[in-house]
Amino acid sequence: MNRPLATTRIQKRNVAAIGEAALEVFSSHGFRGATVDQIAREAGLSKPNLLYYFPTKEAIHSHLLTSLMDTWLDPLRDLDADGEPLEELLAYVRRKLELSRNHPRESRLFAHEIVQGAKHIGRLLETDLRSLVDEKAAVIDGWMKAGKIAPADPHHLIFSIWSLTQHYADFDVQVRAVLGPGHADPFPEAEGYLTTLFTRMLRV
Amino acid sequence: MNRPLATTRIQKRNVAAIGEAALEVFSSHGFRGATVDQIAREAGLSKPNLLYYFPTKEAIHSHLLTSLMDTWLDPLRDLDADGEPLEELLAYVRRKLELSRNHPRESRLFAHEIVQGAKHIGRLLETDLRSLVDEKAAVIDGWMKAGKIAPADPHHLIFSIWSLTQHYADFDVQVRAVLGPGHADPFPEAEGYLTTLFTRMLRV
DNA sequence: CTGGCATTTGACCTTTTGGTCAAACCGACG
DNA sequence: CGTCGGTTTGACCAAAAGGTCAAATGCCAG
Repeated sequence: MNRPLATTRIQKRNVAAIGEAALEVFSSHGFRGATVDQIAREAGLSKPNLLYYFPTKEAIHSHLLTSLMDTWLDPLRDLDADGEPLEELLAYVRRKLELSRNHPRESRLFAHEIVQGAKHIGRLLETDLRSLVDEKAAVIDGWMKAGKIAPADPHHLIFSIWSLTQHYADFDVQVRAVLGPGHADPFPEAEGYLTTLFTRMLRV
Repeated sequence: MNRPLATTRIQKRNVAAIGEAALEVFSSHGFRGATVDQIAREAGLSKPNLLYYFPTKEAIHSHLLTSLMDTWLDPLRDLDADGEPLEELLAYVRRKLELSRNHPRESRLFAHEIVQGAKHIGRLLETDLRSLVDEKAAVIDGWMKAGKIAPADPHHLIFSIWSLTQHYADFDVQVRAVLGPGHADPFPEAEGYLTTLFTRMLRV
């Protein structure tokens, strides 16, 4: 059932190399814009060799997306209902921003997928993602009703955290173009700014 | 110099149809993912006929991007240094959100372009966009220093407005997937949420 | 050291794609 | 009516793309 059944040492190595290469290529050109040749070259394999591990381009893509989904949702999963509300949310923002900084290609891969209509992971969004978000939104709502943080729509609060943090990965070139070449690394500034923003937004 | 020199009635009609079709196709598949055939079909023209108006696929794309740039920056241009600071900024947020709602394809076209590295409009970002943003950032900074609104990094404030408003266009499918099928139109909610957010962020 | 399975590849096939071109069509104007 | 510029198209081309396949190579266990 598992197409890329990575058991042997060689399989593990090559499947990993393909994943890495595919991430690079898909994230910078999108699904349609990526070519199998390009991925193969990037992975240091011949095209037929690559197709030996993954039957189709689609298969590589969905392998990437699904294996990434977890990493992507972990920061939200870690939101602790028993923690200090404001600090929990700020920590979530920081974790998400960290992800943008350290895994911008993953972020762009998702951006491509969503912008193009999420044809490959639409189901996952409506099931796994939605139930996770609903669960955490309920937690946040509880905090608000208890007066621990200022009231607001919890779903849109989560959207705003995604939006603001992913922006620094997905629109990196725009951010850097606007700030100019002499400008320092935007991420530390971003962390400061977002901390201020959400503190003022949520402090009671 | 102007490749699509629209003078005759027929030229105007066809160039407009091509622009409309190209917007549809480019915005949903990106540059590489879009095909000339698809655009031609969408515009109701044969492929050679389309190529009679625009010499290459590239030409269609850059025609679209440049003719859109102005529309896209207008809301920021309208930020009035002499207005009431908080109200000016909230109005800017509303205009930008309105654009996301009424012109989601344009938003996605830009998103694609930026995510893929802004290879076609990189220059514009570093010149026109940057100088406009610098100018308005200075205005906002003036407001902050005068104590009219709470202090924050003005560049990142602008980034956050872009990010939050465009999110509702670019990630529309994700927003709707998470909110669920029975949910109401997200835009009115978004407007309320963003108004709250920026009011709390900026109120002195 | 050899048999058998995993791995790799060169050659090839088909479809799609961006683009060309000569010929045909059309419609307004003299 | 005729013709002349603007417009449209069918046929075509070369390159690129996804994918196949039989044959070759590599690797490890017995």
